[in-house]
Amino acid sequence: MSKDNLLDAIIAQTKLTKKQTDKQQKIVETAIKLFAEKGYANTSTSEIAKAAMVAEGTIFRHYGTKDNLLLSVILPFIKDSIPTMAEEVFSEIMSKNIGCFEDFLRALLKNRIDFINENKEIFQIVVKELLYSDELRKELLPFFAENILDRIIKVINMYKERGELIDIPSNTIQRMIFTMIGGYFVSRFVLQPDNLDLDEDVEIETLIRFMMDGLRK
Amino acid sequence: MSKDNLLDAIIAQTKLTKKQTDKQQKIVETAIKLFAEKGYANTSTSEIAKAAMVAEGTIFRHYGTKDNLLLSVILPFIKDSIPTMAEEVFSEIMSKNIGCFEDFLRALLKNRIDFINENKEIFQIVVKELLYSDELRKELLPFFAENILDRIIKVINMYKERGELIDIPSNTIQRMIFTMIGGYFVSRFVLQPDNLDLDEDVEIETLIRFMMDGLRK
DNA sequence: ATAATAAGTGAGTAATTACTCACTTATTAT
DNA sequence: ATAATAAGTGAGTAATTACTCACTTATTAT
Repeated sequence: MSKDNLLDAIIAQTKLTKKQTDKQQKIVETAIKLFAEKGYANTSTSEIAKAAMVAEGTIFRHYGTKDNLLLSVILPFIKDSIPTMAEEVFSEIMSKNIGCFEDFLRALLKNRIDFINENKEIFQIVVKELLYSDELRKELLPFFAENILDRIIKVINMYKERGELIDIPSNTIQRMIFTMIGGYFVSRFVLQPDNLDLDEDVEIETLIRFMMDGLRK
Repeated sequence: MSKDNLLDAIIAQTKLTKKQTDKQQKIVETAIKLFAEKGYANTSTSEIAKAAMVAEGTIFRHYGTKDNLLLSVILPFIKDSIPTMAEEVFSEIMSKNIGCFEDFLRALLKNRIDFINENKEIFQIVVKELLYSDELRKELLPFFAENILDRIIKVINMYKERGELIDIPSNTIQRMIFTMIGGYFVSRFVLQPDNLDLDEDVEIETLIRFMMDGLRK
């Protein structure tokens, strides 16, 4: 698709050559804020322009279409951060101190929570639009799968060989973990983003305990 | 709020006195279909009117506003089905054959899957709009909590007394279960609704196994 | 210093939006 | 059968939408 090329171009321009104008930066910042708050479909370009203190034309000069602005917000986040984090998490966690599976889960969870905390709004946008637009779903889910799933499966296999994990298909284990962690993230960061009274460490330990040993006494 | 009264009125009119016109029925059917497919914000009233083969004015005659049409679709589903199902599930499952906690989970899951299968599109609408509109969130989540959570907690307490469940706070157990089941439902019915190759019974048993005993060997 | 290019502007545009209203047609109560 | 009420219509409306374009201002290369 030429779409992808365009987007890769955008990413290249946006991230690598960081020749972002002040106004461009302001536009993206504002778009992120408003998209996260009210959703893409409910945010007009004139609104963004006003809030970013920029002429509406400027938005279109740089991003061409509103769709493109959304993608310029989402894709650098995804295509940059996911492979990077994959590298980071797995090399750091796996090579240095190879603890038990619990430790792996703990490190993974902490790492991802920190990451989302730093990118809360974009995470909210991605989750919302992932449900809304199946185009986005069709582009992101496979990308996600390619970059992450294989690695997770390998880790799971390793721990299985060590005899730490239950003997069911690895991709089943991986699905359970994703459903649980994904559900937790959506609930925490999207459904109730202003819930202050939670002890993060306790939450993490509870999740890990549940994933490792379940509810049976 | 007067809003609530209006809505209760709508529900009363829509469900109890089922004096729904053919055209009204067609409007609601079409709205459900389109909202589920493209989301509320991306579906125009003129589109609905055209697809339902009805004058646009007819929609507004009956529902007043587009917002109201959405609520007329969602709320009867929620406010009717949730208390009903609560009754149904708990009385049926709990009184008749009081099996182990696994059996309870199994019955609950099966019951809810059947229910969502019968109301797939509305479920999709609710999930999407729950993320998009925090008004809806603020109205539905508490309602949900009131009707369901207490009951679940009671059941959990019962099984705890029987010594079947781990000794952590009941609402923690309940949150884990909800996150897992919710995550599963969203993944299955919203993210990949056309995934055909899945053996439902296997899936259910895997979920239960995971929730009961976790991943540890 | 000058020319070339890129960034920025804002009035303008066609299309679409949710919603109204005067009117017609169907249904119900008498 | 008739009057009263409800259902249905569709042209019309003000507001908003994403986007354009001729033009001005700033930045970069020479």
